[in-house]
Amino acid sequence: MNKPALAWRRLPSSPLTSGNSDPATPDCALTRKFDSFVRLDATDRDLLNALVREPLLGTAGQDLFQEGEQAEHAYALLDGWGCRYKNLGNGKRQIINFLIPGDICDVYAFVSRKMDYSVGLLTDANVAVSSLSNFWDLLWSSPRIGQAFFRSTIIDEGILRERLVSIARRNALERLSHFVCEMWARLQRVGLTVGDTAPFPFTQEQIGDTLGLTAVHLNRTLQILRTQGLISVQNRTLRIHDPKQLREIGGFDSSYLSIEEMA
Amino acid sequence: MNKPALAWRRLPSSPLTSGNSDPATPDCALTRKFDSFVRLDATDRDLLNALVREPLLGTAGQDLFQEGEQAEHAYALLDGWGCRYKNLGNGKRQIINFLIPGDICDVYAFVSRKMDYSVGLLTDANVAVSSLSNFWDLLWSSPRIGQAFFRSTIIDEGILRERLVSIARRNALERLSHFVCEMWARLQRVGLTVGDTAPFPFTQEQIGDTLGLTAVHLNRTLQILRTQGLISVQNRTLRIHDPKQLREIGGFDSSYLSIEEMA
DNA sequence: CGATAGTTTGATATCCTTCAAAACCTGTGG
DNA sequence: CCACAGGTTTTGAAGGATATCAAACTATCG
Repeated sequence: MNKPALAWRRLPSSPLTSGNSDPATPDCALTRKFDSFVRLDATDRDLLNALVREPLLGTAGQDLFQEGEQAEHAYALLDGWGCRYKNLGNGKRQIINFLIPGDICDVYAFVSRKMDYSVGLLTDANVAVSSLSNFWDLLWSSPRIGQAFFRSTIIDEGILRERLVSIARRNALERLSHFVCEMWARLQRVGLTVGDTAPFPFTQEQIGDTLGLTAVHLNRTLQILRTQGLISVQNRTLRIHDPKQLREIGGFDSSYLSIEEMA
Repeated sequence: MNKPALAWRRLPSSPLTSGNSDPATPDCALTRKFDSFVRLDATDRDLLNALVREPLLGTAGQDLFQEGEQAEHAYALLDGWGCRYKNLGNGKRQIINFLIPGDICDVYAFVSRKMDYSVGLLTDANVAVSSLSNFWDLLWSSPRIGQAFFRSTIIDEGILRERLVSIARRNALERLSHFVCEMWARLQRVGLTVGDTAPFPFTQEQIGDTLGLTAVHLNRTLQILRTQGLISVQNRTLRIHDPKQLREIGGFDSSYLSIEEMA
């Protein structure tokens, strides 16, 4: 999570947009996510998809920015995975949240400019980059886009609260179950689930770092879910065999992720 | 934290504003807090202070609203203390964050309307209440007020992140130390610290519920800080004897609370 | 095919919880 | 002013969940 610096190559052409079936209008993950919050019209989609035109290719292990830096750009993941994280003095690390395709990396930047966390890439990734002011303009270019953005930040905060509850009050098995349910729901929103499978590129250490558990203990806990026949993980792909029981164990209630339609 | 319903009495006159020395312009806690983010002018202050005119008096143990409810009002604490919290199925409770004078209770409401947490009062409290739309208008009535509001929500999110790190990665002693430092810094911002003392109306169980610890274990941990001569608590008042060592133990770095001036 | 990162297993230590009871406050009514 | 009730703090003893340390095993990729 700390390669030397941001040495990005510009993609020459046709960025990979993943998980979308319609070849005529290949919405990027950000567009898909926003659209799931607020029905967008064609103009909105074009405005958002324009972000994709010149994505930068980041590589696994690279940081988009680090704690303490001044924010200068807005980043959104188009494909690929990342995480917000903090390093503690004693060498420990806490992952605040994973970032999946469609996620915006640094809302915080819009006000503070000085980041209190880092964002790193877990995989190679296409990243939409734009100046803060351009992104700001985009948000105000349409009321629907602005609303969708606002909702996505609100949901991020809800995810944070729910994670806090998980870590503070649930044991390892409950935590992990809840986490799997949450990732599933988030991936579904951007159309990345296929049947009962979903991409799952995390190492066990990374999952441990988000759930406040040791990699060792996470491993043992994962084995329980596997031997109980609830999930399986192969080839960086998650398969959920018994979603109902998984939700039950984790005490998962998806309402914090999917905001009701506004009155 | 679950009294029957909101049965509020309207205060007939002159609400208590606490902690302010200037009798000519008695800024409410919200005004003081916003002013600490963005220097306000006289008009801004008047607009904010106008919220105080008809505060409602809530009583300790009362909920302002509960998880699952539709938000209809914006609430701000003028004096008195509260907390955001969630109840888990198994009877456990997690306090997301304490609310101190000047804090706004439900930013979330502005977008979602359906709350994913409850807000309860720890003490009797004067609460500014306003319709969502009026509050929204207030926020846009001056760029400084809007900016200050935005900053306060950003800081709230930073507090949440930092609490997550605390609970996930710090042991009881570190957690508690960090918590004390944080409360101190927040109270200082609204002018509620006096010398090396600050109000501290929490029960040990409530502190445990925010730090993910048992009341019993919190008690023992508190004793360590006391016998080491770092802090003392008497009469719902906290006294800090050795702030430096406290910060050291808790790994406390205040930068997440005090956003840099914008460029 | 060897190097490196990730996963799995085992044994032991520690921090925190749980349960239970006593001591201590604080406010209230007689 | 005292006695009493309810909530809060304190103490003790024992159990459990997770961490820590260390090593073997397994994938993956140049």
